[in-house]
Amino acid sequence: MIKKIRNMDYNQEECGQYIEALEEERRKILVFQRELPLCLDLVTQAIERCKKEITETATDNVYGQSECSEQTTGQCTPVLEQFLTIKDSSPFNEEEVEEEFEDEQGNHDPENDSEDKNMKSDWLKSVQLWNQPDPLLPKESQQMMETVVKRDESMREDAMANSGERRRRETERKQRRCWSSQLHRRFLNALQHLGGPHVATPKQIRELMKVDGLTNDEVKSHLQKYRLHTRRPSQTVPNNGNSQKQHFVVVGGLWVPQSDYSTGKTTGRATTSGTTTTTTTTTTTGIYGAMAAPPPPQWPSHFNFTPSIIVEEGSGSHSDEVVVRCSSPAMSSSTRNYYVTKN
DNA sequence: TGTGTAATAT
DNA sequence: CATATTACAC
Repeated sequence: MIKKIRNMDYNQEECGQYIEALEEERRKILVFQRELPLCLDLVTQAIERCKKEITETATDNVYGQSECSEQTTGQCTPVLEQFLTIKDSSPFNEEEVEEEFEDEQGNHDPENDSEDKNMKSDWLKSVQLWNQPDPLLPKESQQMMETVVKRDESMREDAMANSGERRRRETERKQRRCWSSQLHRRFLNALQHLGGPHVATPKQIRELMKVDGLTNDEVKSHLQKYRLHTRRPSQTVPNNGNSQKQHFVVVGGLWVPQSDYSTGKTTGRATTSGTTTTTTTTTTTGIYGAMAAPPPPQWPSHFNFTPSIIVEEGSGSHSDEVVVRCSSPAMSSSTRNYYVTKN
């Protein structure tokens, strides 16, 4: 894609220009939202970050840079870099880039965060993708879930007392598959390659995703949900409370808040100031869509581009194995405790 | 056989 | 209530 602008010094002015350029870029991409939702988002986020940085530096920020502080490797690469480096994956490319960064923003002060609701932080950090007693489970991931399922198919042919009903044989309900952010990401990726949720068909998606244990039905189901959520939010905004005129536009099935994030606001502003007026982005809907601005209020924030440490050690190799069964009911509510992938 | 959608389970 | 699985109709 176009987006060659890449190396540039991090000066304010340049940054300013850069932002402009980015914004223009964004406008262009906007047209192709459907095909390049990811791209759009990346640019958008880049803009945001950039602005933030400017403001911060300008104001001589008080708190050491809050969120962009790289806990990662220590080198503070300008956020921009991160976005820019991502190569856009063109439709059919054997190897995709994915696996980029998962979030895992370790810890930040418990309270305080206030309502920056964007907080891309919490959520369950990445999470293992799929548990299942597989040997392939990398070291981490055990810990709390030893209780896991074990009974799985252990029983089966043995007559075992049988007798009784208990498990409806064959028809046992499958274990729920958890769509981890990575999985979802692949899903979206495939989706966009195929041209949107409404044209993509489960099978194609599944094939494109190339995820090992994924079945058609699962994809189908996920697709269904996705489509559901991407429909028009609802006219009668039951919402209320604050009538915010936030329009969401559905473009090609991926929707995006129309208001741009680019204008004023510069995010930041941590000065307490309670006023919850802020955004709120009408929870309800949003989430699914393209990873537009606000981090999903309720979904496992996929698309959180946070610096983060990549937990994946190996670099590619047999990348995927993105699948993981989620057996433990645990996860869902465990927003607070993340599994530490590696400590 | 694969897809879309509703019903149902968790 | 949201998400995932199963059932059912094309």
